[in-house]
Amino acid sequence: MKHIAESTVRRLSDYLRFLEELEQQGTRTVSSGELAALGGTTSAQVRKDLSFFGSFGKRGLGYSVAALSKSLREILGLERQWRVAIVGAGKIGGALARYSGFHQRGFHVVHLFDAAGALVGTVIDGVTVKDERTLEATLAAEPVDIVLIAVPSDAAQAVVDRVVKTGVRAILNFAPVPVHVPSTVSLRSVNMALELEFLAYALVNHTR
Amino acid sequence: MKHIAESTVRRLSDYLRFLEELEQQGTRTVSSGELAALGGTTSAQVRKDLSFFGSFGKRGLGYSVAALSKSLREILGLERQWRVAIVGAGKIGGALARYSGFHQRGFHVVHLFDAAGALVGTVIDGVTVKDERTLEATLAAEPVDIVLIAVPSDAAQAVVDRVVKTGVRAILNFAPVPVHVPSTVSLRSVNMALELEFLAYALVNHTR
DNA sequence: TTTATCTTGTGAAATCGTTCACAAGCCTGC
DNA sequence: GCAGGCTTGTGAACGATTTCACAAGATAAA
Repeated sequence: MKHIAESTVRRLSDYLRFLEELEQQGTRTVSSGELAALGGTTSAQVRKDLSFFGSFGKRGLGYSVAALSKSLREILGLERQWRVAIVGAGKIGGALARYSGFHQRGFHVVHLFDAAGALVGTVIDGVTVKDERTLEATLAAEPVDIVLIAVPSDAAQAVVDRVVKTGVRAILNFAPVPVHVPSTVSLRSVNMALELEFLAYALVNHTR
Repeated sequence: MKHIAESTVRRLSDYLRFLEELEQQGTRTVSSGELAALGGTTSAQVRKDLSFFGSFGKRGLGYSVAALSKSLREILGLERQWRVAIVGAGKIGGALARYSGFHQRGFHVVHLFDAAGALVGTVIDGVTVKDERTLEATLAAEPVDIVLIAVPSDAAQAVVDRVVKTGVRAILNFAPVPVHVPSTVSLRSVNMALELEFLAYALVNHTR
């Protein structure tokens, strides 16, 4: 399959969320225009996004809410459960461990690591915090699919390197610093300070 | 000034971080190639990004670390302090309030709101949680520049609408649902579940 | 002063993503 | 079964962003 734009995949996630809402409301079919309105995009965009993966609609009718949900879940890999580890159980890591939104989508936190002795052994949301030094051994014994990095900036790259060495293929970085991974590893970064800076820029330049 | 791409502004934030690191290390000048290596981009990209705002380098030499830092801080609006309010003092909101990264960059949390009676009156990181019903009155008396939304999905749009009505011009949304604002308001969204879904997609499609 | 080397700044080209516009398909009502 | 009204799927046009490629400016050394 040819390469799909990141923006497309993001929008698919949005569409899925809308479809699930519609499903709950008992709506049976939906048009590209309706999905577009919910997501703040255009009907052409919706159709183009979906067209990369196949034909899901019926001309004149729209899309079956149930069928399209199912297809999107398959495409996005949400039909299986994903095992997640979090490194760093401080403010951010702790909040992530307790965040229920992950669990609802099939992402299960199975390991929590921290370097601070004080936290090791405490239980957060049912998971016991392990010593960060056991990272390699723990991941070897009980592997995970995705690792979340929630350590301080200056430790981030080193932790990422260790995680990559264990063979993990997907990393979500919350440290406010860009980290580098081999091209075989998928990396996403969430940088809240960066988002604030973008808003500051927008305010200063009253761009719209 | 013509429109600057969002991606450009994001990279400028990254460059600034690198420059500050270099400054601490005592480095005086840096080339576009060196900045590019740090940020995982190309030297042409760095030069093009900067060229939108002026000429900052010396041919043959590179950029003065100190001078470029200063220019970037001006461009990004980081020379002044920004007043921030957080709506929702639960897991996410609480973690955001305690997150020190904001403060370091000149973003100061001056109000914290929550709808749950149990939290109102408690103090988080020096800020007393106020009743969400006082949002309008509080923001009228002591305005802020930016509001962070950390309420549950189903309350997000309503809170955003109220915040917009008070005249706030920049909103950072952490609720895992797209919200809509008038075009006069700058909006950014951080959706952690979405990032995980993107990684799941990448794993399933072993795209690189 | 001249030469060799380095690096910027920037038009032009290439690539990537979005929007347009319309033929083709499906449904309903008559 | 046909007409009318919708809506999809998709090439083509467009617009935006990134990469290329090179002239021109700066430094240092001879």
